[in-house]
Amino acid sequence: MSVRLRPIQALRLWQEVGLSMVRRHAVDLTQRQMVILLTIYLEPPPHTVRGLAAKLGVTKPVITRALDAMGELDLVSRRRDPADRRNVIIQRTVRGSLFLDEFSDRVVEAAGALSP
Amino acid sequence: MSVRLRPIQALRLWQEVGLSMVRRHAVDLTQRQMVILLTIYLEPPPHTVRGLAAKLGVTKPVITRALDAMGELDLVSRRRDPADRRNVIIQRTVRGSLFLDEFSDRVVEAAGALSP
DNA sequence: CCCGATCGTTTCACATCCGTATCATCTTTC
DNA sequence: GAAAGATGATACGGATGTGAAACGATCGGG
Repeated sequence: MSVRLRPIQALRLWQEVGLSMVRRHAVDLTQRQMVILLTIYLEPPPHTVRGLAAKLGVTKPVITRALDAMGELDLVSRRRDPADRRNVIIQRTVRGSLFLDEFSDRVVEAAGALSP
Repeated sequence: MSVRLRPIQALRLWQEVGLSMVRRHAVDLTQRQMVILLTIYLEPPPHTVRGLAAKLGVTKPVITRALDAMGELDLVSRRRDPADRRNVIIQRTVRGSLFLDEFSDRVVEAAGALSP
C-alpha cells in the first residue's frame, strides 16, 4: 500500500508543512537533527553515536552536538550502556514522542488537503 | 484527488527524504530557505521581500539573507522593479528549477517505496 | 517641491553549526 | 597487567543564521 504522489504535490506538501513550522515559531531543528530524531524513533534500538554517524554519513561530533541540542530540548536522552561503558544509549522521551506525533499529524493533514 | 497518508508513513517519508539529502552532502538549505524557495517556485509572481516576509511571518532581513545565500548558489535571482525602484523582484533560475525537480523526484520515489 | 512613508539592505552583538584534531575513558588482546 | 583499539566528548577556528535597530534610496500626497 504505497503512497502515490506527483512531483508538484510533493513540493506543495513540503511547502505547506515547512510553512506551518516556520509560522508557529516552533522548535527549529536542523535537517540533520530531524533525521537523527526520526531515526531514533522509527528504527529499533539500541542507538549509539557511532551507529547514527555511520547511517547518516557524518562525523561523530555532529551526532554528539545534535544530541546535546535535542537533549536540551528534552527530545531525546542519553545514558551509558552498563554492559559496555564506552557506549552511550540514546533513548526516546515523552516530549520527543509528542513532538513527532504533532509533526506527523501536520504532514497528514497537509497531504489530505492537496488539491490537484 | 488528495493524498492519503498515515502518521507513521509521514514520519518514514520525512526520514527517508532527509536521509538521502544528508548522505548526498547535497545543498543544505535551512528550513526557512527551503520554504522561501518553494514559495517562489510554486506561487504566482511577482515575489517581493516584504511579501515573503509577511507570508512566512519573519522579518525582512531574514528574507534578504536567505536570498543572499540562495543567490550565491544560483537558485534564485533578484532584480529591481523598473516600475517602482524600491521593490525587488525575485525570480527563478534554471538551477533552482532543476534542484526542485530533483528534490520532488526524490520525494515521489520515497513515497512510492513506503511499505505498510 | 518637500517631507513622511515605504522598501530593501546593512550593522551589531550573539548564538549555533561545521570539520579536524585531540582527549579521557573503557574494553580487548597478548 | 600493559599496550592497542574503540567510543564518545571536547577544543579550536571558521562559517553562517538570527533579531533588533538603524540606514539609504525611492515614491507619493499636500
